[in-house]
Amino acid sequence: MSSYNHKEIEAKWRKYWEDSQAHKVELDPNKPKFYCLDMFPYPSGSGLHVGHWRGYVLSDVWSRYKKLQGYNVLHPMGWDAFGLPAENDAIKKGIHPSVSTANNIANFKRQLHEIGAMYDWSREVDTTDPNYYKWTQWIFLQMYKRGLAYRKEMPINFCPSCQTGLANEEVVQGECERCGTPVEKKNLKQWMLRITKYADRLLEGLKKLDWPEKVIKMQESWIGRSEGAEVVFAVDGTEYQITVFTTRPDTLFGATYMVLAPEHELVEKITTEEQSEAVAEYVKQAMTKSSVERMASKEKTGVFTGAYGVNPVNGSKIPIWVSDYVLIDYGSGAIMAVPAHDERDYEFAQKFDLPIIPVIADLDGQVPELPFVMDGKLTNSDKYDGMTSEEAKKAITEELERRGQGKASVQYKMRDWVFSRQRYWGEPIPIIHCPDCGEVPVPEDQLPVRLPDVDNYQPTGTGESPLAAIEEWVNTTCPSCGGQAKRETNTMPQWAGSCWYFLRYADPDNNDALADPEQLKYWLPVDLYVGGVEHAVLHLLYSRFYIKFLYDIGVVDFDEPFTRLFNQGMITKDGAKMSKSKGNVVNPDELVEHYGADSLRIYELFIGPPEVDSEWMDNGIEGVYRFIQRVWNLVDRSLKNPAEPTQESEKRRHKLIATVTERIESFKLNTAVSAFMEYINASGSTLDRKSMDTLVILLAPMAPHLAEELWQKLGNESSVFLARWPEADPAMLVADQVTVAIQVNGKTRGTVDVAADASEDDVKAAAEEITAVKNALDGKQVVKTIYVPGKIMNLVAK
RNA sequence: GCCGGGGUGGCGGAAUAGGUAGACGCUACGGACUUAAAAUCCGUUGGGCGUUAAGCCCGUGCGGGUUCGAUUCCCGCCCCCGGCACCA
Repeated sequence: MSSYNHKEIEAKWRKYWEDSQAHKVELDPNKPKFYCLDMFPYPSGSGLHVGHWRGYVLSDVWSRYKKLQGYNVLHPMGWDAFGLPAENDAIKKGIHPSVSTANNIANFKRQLHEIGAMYDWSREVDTTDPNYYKWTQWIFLQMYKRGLAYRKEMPINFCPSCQTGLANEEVVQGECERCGTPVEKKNLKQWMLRITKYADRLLEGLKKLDWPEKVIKMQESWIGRSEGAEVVFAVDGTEYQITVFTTRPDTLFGATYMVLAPEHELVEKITTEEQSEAVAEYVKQAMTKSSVERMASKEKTGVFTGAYGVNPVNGSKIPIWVSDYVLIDYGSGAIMAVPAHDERDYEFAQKFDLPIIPVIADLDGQVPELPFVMDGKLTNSDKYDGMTSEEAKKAITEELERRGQGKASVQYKMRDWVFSRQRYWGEPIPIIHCPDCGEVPVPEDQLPVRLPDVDNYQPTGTGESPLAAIEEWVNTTCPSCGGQAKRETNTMPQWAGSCWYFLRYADPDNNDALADPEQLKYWLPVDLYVGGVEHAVLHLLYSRFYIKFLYDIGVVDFDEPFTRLFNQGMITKDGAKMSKSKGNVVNPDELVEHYGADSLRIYELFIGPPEVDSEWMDNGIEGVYRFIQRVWNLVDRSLKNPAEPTQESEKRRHKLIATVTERIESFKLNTAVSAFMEYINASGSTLDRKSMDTLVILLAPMAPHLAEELWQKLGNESSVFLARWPEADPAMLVADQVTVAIQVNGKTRGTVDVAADASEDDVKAAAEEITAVKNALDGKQVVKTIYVPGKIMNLVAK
């Protein structure tokens, strides 16, 4: 018997795939396409661990499965290679980021080859390649031309460790998403992208996506749409007006004071002389607090400005306060406070002894315990008394609108995207600053604006990038007037390159466009996108925004990039995420060496439900390795002495087809593996020819090397992936013999094996022969019999 | 605090239009083969009672409920994980 030698077999087929260019795909109008994409990795110095493998195996199983179903499958891979680690490494070791990036890519590529995935490497994409980032810059210019990219000076989140500004999406609980350092507010002139203009469409588009509910919820809450009204309050005795946003215009009669954010421009203007010292002091303190400190203390603080606002509906004068519980960058940075019906306002009013007037009662007209934050019926609200909240919101907003003192309004939590970084290793922003012409976009025929070499990568921390020090690069001529001008020295964030890379795979070498429209039309959008959940509101939101923009300018003909999304779970070791620093990294290289890639592939699937985190067990792969050997030995044995197919073996074969297909389709890949194991356990010592063929094809997506080898042993000359995925005959899936569980008063007492069409009486007769059933029925009368054909019979006895 | 997801043997996990709880694998134990070991193969493996066997009791985080029957549905709790967090 020839024994299973994974090293020889896997090397042989990997070479075959390469030599025959088996994984190279081309546009083929006669074939349906399937675009299966992995989130491309950042090529770090530490290489891949078994956790990375999980998603890559999953997507490859699907790619190969779809290929066997006759699809033209695009399954590419590339590198998200701009980013801070390479740059920080350069600072430490003086190695140019392009050099370390190239080294890391080579190592990653070697490791990815081990997986045996059907990547089409001819389509490899690298975000740091000038031929690629030329188009990243091009997209930026298109946005700039349409007013979606703009420069603004404002306080932004700044990471003192990374020495760069951050997008709101990159701040997690007041800390830098990347390094965990508490972020500071820093006033910087920043490039921004007007993603808020797309807020409604980004929200709307979520509805048609086949994505995990969790990710959709996260994006929805990130966008944070609220409907309400703007209400204009006059400041008593002045010409100033304060506009507030509220989702509860129905509570307007209960507004007993107002609050301005400390940064609000009117604070200084309306504060009375007596209060000016206290207000100035409070504002100063609030401004110096870091966002972490501001979040940490929930204790309400604030100061009275001395000014009063006039409630537009009843003319009542209410005090205007300053407090940092009102945020400058949401709504208008000012609120009307309704302490009776808002928890925060209630707390503030209690602390500063401000009046609390209930204006919403429950539906029985009772005023419940305050603060009562639900909808109800209006009270103490003049002519609106008795209306429901819903009716009153509408009516009051309409009245305000008639009188020019307000209007319906929608607000979003999402802010515009802070897009510039004060670092070296990123795409230069293609803008030139001219003393006469101002901001001038670099003409498209001069793209890419290449990243120059620098001697010193050290970030300046001043809001300028290391590029600012390279005079021969910074100093240039104005494309508009030809005079002396300077280049923009900020670079783009890492997300810029990953927002559109999946388009480039369709046509990676194009020099005239980011990709040929025909290619885009054929391959895009992505049918299945596999990656970790950590990008739920970063990459996945930004990409959707980019695609909607590219749709608007006619570059693509679809407006959602990823039709279906699958988030694979993490693989943990000793209960924790694998990381170099914890020393709990499981290296796939050694496992491949010892057990082979197919064993590791199947174990990655078998370890648990693919969407759930799973704990790595070193022994687990042993069982899978044994399984593969059993398959090998079974086929080997059967070839020498094939079995004759029987009714039973045919049923088993069809059931395997049905089960495996269904479990791949529903991503229950752990149970798809166990279906194979059960099949092998039930099959006896040899298989018939047809069963061997079926088994090998079904196994091919999971264990491609093994399947190719067995397929060849079965006498086939071409690759198993040119075979067709079998279909189960529904008629063969019906069992003719069934096991019926027998219960007495709901307790299972035994089982009977009967023909599938056995009558209830037959089953009952057989059931009453069981000793345990006799015992349980002893001295009792069967008063009712419940029979679910083929499943259970329950005898209810008294 | 709010919004998700989840608690099943020694372990990873199966099974939910309500119908034999623990598939499959790991571990452990016993056996076969071997001079021996490894590998392989066969058996046992939720807990308890029962010398064996037949059989009986308990058991899917906790407490109730609906039902002939609940891991699955409903109500009330506890714990763990993830997201958001003064967003008016």
